[in-house]
Amino acid sequence: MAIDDAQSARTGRSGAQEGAAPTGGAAGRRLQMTDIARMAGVSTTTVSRALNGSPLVNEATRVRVTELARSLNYTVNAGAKELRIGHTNTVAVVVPHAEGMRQGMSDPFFLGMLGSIADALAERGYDMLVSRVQADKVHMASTPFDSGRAMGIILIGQWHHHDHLNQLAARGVPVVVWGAQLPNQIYCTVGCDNVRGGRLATEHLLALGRRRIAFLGDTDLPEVAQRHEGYRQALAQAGVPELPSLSWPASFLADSARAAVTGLQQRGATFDAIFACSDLLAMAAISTLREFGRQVPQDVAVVGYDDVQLAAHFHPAITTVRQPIDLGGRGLVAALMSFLDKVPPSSRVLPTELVVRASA
Amino acid sequence: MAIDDAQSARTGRSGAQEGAAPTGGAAGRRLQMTDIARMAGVSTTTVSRALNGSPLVNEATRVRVTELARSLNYTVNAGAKELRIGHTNTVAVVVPHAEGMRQGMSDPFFLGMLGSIADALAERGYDMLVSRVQADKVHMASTPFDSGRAMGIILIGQWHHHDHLNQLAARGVPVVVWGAQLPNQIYCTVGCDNVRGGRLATEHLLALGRRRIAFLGDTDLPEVAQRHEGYRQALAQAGVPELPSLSWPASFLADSARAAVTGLQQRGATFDAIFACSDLLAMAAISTLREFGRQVPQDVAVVGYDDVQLAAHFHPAITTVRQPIDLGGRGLVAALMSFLDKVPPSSRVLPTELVVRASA
DNA sequence: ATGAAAGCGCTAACAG
DNA sequence: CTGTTAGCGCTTTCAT
Repeated sequence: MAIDDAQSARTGRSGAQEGAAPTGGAAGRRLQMTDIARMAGVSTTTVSRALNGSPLVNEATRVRVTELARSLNYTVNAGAKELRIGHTNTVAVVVPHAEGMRQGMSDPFFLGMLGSIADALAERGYDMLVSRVQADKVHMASTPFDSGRAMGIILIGQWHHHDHLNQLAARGVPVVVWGAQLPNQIYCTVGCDNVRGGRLATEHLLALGRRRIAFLGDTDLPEVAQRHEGYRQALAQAGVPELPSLSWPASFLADSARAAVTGLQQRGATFDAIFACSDLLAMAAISTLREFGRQVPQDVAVVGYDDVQLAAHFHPAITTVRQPIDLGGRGLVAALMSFLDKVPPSSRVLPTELVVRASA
Repeated sequence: MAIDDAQSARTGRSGAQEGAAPTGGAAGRRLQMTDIARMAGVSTTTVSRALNGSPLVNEATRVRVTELARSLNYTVNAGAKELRIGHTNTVAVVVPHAEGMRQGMSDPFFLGMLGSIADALAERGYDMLVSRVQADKVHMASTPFDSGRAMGIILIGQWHHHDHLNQLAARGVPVVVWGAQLPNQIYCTVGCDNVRGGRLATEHLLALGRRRIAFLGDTDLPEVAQRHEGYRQALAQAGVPELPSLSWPASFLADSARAAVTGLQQRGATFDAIFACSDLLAMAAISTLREFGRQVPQDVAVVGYDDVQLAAHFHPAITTVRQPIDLGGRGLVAALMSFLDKVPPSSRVLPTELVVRASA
C-alpha cells in the first residue's frame, strides 16, 4: 500500500503534482500534513502548530485542524518529526541470548522484567524497541543508539561482557544494565545484592540443619558468581566446608537443572539441600528429585531465586530469594532518564529478601 | 549529549559551518555521513553506496569507507534513511492489558508469545516495537502504523474488540491478531482451534469418568468462549448435563483461580474435575485445591491450557492443551509479511493437541 | 495569528 | 565509477 507509492514517486519536484491520484486500488496515498493543511485551508505551519498545541494558533483554527486530523486518522509522521527535531522518544531494550537458543526469551524472570520495563517506559511516554543480540556480540547492543533509533539502551543481563559494556559507556552510549555491580565498572547497573541473596538462601538452609548444600548456577555470569560468593561466605561463617563437587554450572534452562540433579545423583553425591539460581531451575530440580524418589523438603530442601509469579503456586511452594521485578524495571528506566538529563546515574542496588515458603 | 547539539543547532545553512566544534564536554557531535565522506575524501553518495553494498563503487573505495565507518562506530541514521526510502523495517507488537493491571504482561503465555515473535521478526531482519494499550482503547493500536513508525501491527489477544479490529482492517491497516476466528471477521487472525481444544480437554476428563467438570475462564473473551463451546459440545455428546453453576468467569490472573476454587468450595459445589483456560489458572487452582485438602488428580482432575514451559515441571505435571507458541509467533509474522507483500493472508488455525501428564 | 522557506541526514536520479 | 542536486515529511526561524 502507501509504502509503495512513496517508493515509486519520482523524487523530482512532486510538490507541484500535488493532486496525484490514489493508488487506484483500495486505500489512498498515505495522508500527510500537506493534505490536512489543504483541506483545512491553512498552511502546514499552522497544522503543525495546531497539532502540537502551540499558543500561536487561533483557538478556533486549532480545534478545526485537530478535529480534521482526528477524523481522518492522521498522525504526524514520527520519523520525519524526529529527524527534524533531532531526537527520538524511543528506548531500546536489548536481551542477549546464548548461541542458538532462546534462553533470554524463555526464562520467566527476564520476560517479566521486560514487561516491567515496558510499563515504566509507557508511564513516561517512551516507546520501547526490543532487540535480541547474541551473547557474544554484545558490542552490537549499541546499534539502536548509534543509528539514532533510540536515545538510550537498557540491557537485560550483563553476561560475561563486562569489558564490552565498559567500552560502550566510555564511548558515551547511554546504557544501563540489569546486573551485578563489578569492580572497575564505568557503566551503570541496577540490580539486586546478589552476595546477600546467596548468603540469605544459604543461611536459611544451614539454619534448617542442612550441611551438604548443592549450588546450581553458572558462575561465569557475574550475578551468579556473586550469589555463589554469598553461598561460600555463609558456609564459611558456619564453619561448614564447601564441597566443590556439589556445585553444578547449570545454565538458566530448565533442562540443565534436570541434568544437574541427575548428574549429582548418578555421581553418588550426597546432598540434603539445593540452592538454585533461578526459580525455573528450582522447579525443574524439584521435579527431577521427585523422579529419583527424593522428597522436598524432607529429603532435600530447595531454595530458588527470583520469586516469579508461579513460585508461590508450585508444590511445594518455593522458598526463594526475591528480586523485585517492578522496582527493577522502574529503576532501570529512571537511571536511563537521568542519563539523558546529563546526570550520570550511579549504580543502584535493590533490596533483596528471602521469601520462606514450603520448599525449604 | 549529541541529542542536545542537534537541538541547539541553528536551522539556518549549517552546511557551510561544517567544522563546528565538539560539544566541549566528553563526547563529540554525533557522526554523520558527511563526516565519513570528508574523512574518506569522497562524496556522501559514495559513502552511501559503499555502506549499502552497491556495485557502483570501486571495491577499494568500498572497503576503505566501510572500514572507516566501522572504526568510528558510525551507523547510518535509521530515521533519515527511512524517511528517504519511504518505509521502515519495524513491526509493532501491541499487547492490550486490562484496566489497571498488567495482565497481558504477566501471563507466561503472552510473554512467551512476545519472545517467539521477537525471534521470528529478528530472523527476517525486522525490528520490534512493543507497546501496551489499555484493553478499552484498542483502536489506538494502529498509532505506530499511522505515524509511520511501523509498517504493520501484530496484536496479541483480541479481547472483546472484534469491531474495532474490523475497523482497523477496513481502514487498510496491516494488522494481524493472535486469537480466535470469528464470524464476520475481515481482519486476519492466527490462533489455535479453541473449540477443538475445549473439546479435547473435556473429552479426556469425561473418559476418565469425571462428570462434574468445572470450567474456569472468562467467556467474554472470544478464545475462551470457543473453548467453552468445545466444553459444551463434549458434554452434550457424552450426554452429560452442563451445570452452569460450575462455570466460573476467572480472568487470566492467578488470584482469580484461587477465588474461583474458593468460591466453588464455599458454595458447596460438587465437582470432580476442572478445565482451566490457562496453565497459570490451572496451577493456582491446584494449589488452592490442596489447601482445601483435595488431591489432584485423585479427587479433582485438572486440565490446563497453553502448555507453558513450567507445566511439565509442576507437581503434579499439568495435563494441558498445547498451543504451539513458536508456530504462533512465526505464523503471525509470516501473515504480516504476506500482508506487506500485498497478499492479504487468510487466517490460520494452528494444530491443537492434548498433552496428557499427571494432573488428569 | 499566519505563512514562506530552509533544512534535519539520508538516497537516488541524472549527468559526467 | 563518482559527484551534484533535489527532496522524503516535518518544525522553526523570520517576516509579515
